[in-house]
Amino acid sequence: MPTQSSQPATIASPAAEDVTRVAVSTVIFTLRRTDAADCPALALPLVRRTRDPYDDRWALPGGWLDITESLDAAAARTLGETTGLAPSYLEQLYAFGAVDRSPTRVVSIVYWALLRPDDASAGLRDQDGYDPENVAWFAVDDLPHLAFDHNEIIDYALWRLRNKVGYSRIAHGLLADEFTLADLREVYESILGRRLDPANFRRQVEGSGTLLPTDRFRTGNHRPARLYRYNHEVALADLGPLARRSPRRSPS
Amino acid sequence: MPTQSSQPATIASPAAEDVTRVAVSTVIFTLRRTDAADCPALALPLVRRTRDPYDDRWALPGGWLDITESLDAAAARTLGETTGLAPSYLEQLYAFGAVDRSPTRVVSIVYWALLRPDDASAGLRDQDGYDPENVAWFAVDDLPHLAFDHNEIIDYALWRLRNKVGYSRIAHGLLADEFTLADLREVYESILGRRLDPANFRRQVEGSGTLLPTDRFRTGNHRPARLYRYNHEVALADLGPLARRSPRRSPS
DNA sequence: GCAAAAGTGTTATGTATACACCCATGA
DNA sequence: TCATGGGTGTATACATAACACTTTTGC
Repeated sequence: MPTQSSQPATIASPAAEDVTRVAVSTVIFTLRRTDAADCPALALPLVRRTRDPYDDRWALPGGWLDITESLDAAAARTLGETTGLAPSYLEQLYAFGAVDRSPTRVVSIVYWALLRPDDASAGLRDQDGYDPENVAWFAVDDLPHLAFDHNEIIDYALWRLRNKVGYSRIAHGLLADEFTLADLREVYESILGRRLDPANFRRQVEGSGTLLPTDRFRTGNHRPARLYRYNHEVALADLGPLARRSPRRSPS
Repeated sequence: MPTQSSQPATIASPAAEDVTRVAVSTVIFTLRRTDAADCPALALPLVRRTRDPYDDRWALPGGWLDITESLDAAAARTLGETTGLAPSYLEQLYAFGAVDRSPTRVVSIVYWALLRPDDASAGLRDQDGYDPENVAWFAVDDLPHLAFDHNEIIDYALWRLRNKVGYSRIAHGLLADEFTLADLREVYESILGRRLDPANFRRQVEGSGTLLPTDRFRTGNHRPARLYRYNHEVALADLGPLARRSPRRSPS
């Protein structure tokens, strides 16, 4: 299920019709402020297809698995090639392999990723080698009808994100290096879709030991708020025994 | 990473060396009573390989993905062909795709499964089409050095099982149709590796609404214990949006 | 001063845990 | 009758939630 918009067919992709090919796609979440809205909303980048099947339809960024690269590497590479983005968090989501999900037989290893807001704009501007015309951001609650089974894949990724934010610390993957507790709370509120008590939220997150207070404050309209950074001593998310094999670090 | 012990090469498996092939394997857990041990222990069936690579080494049951079947179907099929077993619970675990995990490039979609004790013995006896000589059960804490990266895969499956038993009701997948609360508690104790308070366990599980009391009792050495059955109205595990597409039922 | 967000304190409620205790059966 | 596991009751600790309250800034 390749979605390399307009770039030439670089990677060796067996064209045979009687073989199962392996593709890698990624659902990339970030938070975007919509104008005149109180709360930022989850958004993701999609790539417009420029060939059949599903020509001209929006799809998840992705591409074929190269025979010389691991699945993780393929996810990061295809993501960069199609959108120019480098996520702060990347984790395998699920392998989709229904027979009829594509005209030819394709098994897609799908990843899901988190992006810091500053990385989101940077990626789409600075990089080259991809086609910015055919990359666009969509709010997750206002998606078009996508190619393949990508709508269902995004539904599943959203479910995983909302689940994981409850027992893990991945919300930091959506924030810049320094942030206030209100910033962090806003991330949780956007993902979970409900308001959280500022007082209780503070105690919970302070007691977890995942935050390091700085000496800096963000000044604004009201009382200055202390800036925190993430404590990298504690893992962003417990991936189990897999994490020990390929430790993943945020690029900062 | 096929492990079809001695059966002929039935499935079309592209022999080309410059192509990525897709295999499906399954980690099947069940509980087995070891003699003179107070608590049953987790065990899983392995298949002895009868060809290179890793000839004569034990490996997870599995086989090549057929081009006409879904991943789920391939997991169930290869499982039956190699071991004659039909699990009560089957869920995708992870896709393993390191470049060097096999001499040729193989991406393995790994499933994990639970088996009722009565199914465990039945499977290995009654079915045919597989080679019982090359299938054996091993305790999870006493595994040999396996083929490929299968030791790491089992570690990860164990981690997932122990995690999931905490927030899901999958323990029923390891029990017969009717069971006492002590049976169920024993399952939890075996998986988690620690004793649980019988009184608190009873209240917790009774309050969850997942059990239906029957009129029958198991009589034994002491006071008879009420038999329960699982309430199929509530899902065995919340698989998210994926469950709605392919509902999985226990064979009973 | 006033509004609004930062930050602290207090209390109610629910859940997990520990453990005392009674019940019912086989031997 | 006694040992043992089945089953009930209850006190304690801990996490969560609700909310009153003080602090600090911009306007």
